[in-house]
Amino acid sequence: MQRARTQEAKEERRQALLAAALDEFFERGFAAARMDDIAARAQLSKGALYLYFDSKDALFSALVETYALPNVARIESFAQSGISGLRMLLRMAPSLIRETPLPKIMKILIAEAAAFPQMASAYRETAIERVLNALAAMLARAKKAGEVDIGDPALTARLVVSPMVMSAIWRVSFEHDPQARVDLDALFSEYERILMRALGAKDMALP
Amino acid sequence: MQRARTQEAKEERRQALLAAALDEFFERGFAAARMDDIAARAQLSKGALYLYFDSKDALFSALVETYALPNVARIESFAQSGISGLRMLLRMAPSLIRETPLPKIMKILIAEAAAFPQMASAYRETAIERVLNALAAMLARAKKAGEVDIGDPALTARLVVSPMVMSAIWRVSFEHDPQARVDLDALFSEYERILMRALGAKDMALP
DNA sequence: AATAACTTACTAACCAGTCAGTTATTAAGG
DNA sequence: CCTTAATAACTGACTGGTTAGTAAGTTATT
Repeated sequence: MQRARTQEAKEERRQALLAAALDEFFERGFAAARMDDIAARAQLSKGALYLYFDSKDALFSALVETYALPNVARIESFAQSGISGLRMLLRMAPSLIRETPLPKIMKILIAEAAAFPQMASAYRETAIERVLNALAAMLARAKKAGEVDIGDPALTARLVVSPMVMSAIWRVSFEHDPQARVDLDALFSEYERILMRALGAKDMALP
Repeated sequence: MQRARTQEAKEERRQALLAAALDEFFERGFAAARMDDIAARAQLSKGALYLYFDSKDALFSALVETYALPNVARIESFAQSGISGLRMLLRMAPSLIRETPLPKIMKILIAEAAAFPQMASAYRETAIERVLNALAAMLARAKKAGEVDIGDPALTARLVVSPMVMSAIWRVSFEHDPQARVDLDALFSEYERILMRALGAKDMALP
């Protein structure tokens, strides 16, 4: 097999191993996933895998760190731009759920939270709580400006993201079965209508 | 140790083993949970455990079947009694999440859905889909009666239960950390207000 | 004394992590 | 160019520890 001599080639191998680990951990769970299988999925031997990651635990931590943050920052940025940003986020939701690794990461996190509590806490603080806070701040601003009529912004933020969380989990838990398929576009367009009324939002167009 | 001679005593042992399995599977995941530990938690030896369940897989199936249905039937019954039943359900939600094994079962199911797809499908059909259908039927009736103003009842039902799903998952994933604690009573009373407006519900009192 | 619930020690299989050896790649010398 | 030596990426067989499942033996109960 061709070898990774340059720094970039090595980084590529690392990414391939992380992608392989994502799928294996997702499908089998941390305990049942085999280092041999992860390496094979990335076209390497187990020995080579250990050149890139010190242990199964280290691979797992790297995985969560690598995949969590980019998508979180993306979601956070939507919350910067007020209620219309929230509507944009709702329109992104179906593709976020269908096309990013976020649902798989969420599943892995939920599955392993009890076994790796410190990791769950870290992820909550650096990813989830950031999204919730950004959303809560946005809602608080909109409330002050009289654009929405809500109670506690922090609680409302939780309610607002719930359908995204549930849909992501639904997808990875049940959608291997075609019978369980949900029309995410229809769901989130329904949600947009319902949520705007729920927030008592003064109609701010957006097609 | 005292022995289970009668049929009832054996049933008690079985329940104790299932309760032990619930906690072990929840904490460690299916693959990492040890039959020795499950037996020990129920004050039995591993050998005795195998008198009650043929294999680790069989124990797992029995667990999901045993704990899924009773709570599901309870939730389903709320949906029988129209919008006021929905409000009752929202008021039950905090205790359902705090005091029943439902959140743990949900976590286990999500964690093992990829490894046991046929079990995930079965649970979806016999439990989750039943709740969603009952809720959708209730919403459809209310819509016809002009009590609510909504689009597709089936999609709306999904949106309605989302905060319960998210809260249950949040609890089992993050609430070992006191910092992550959420005031479920406040959350769901906020939700009740917001949801009634979201559904365009004609105010039907209920204190 | 008979029964069957239960225990414990065992085995067969599995897998994370290691390490001695192999080979692709590069570079220098002819 | 071609050969050869040096390097380091990579392989795969091995080991030590772990655990599902078993079965022969033990003991509470009637």
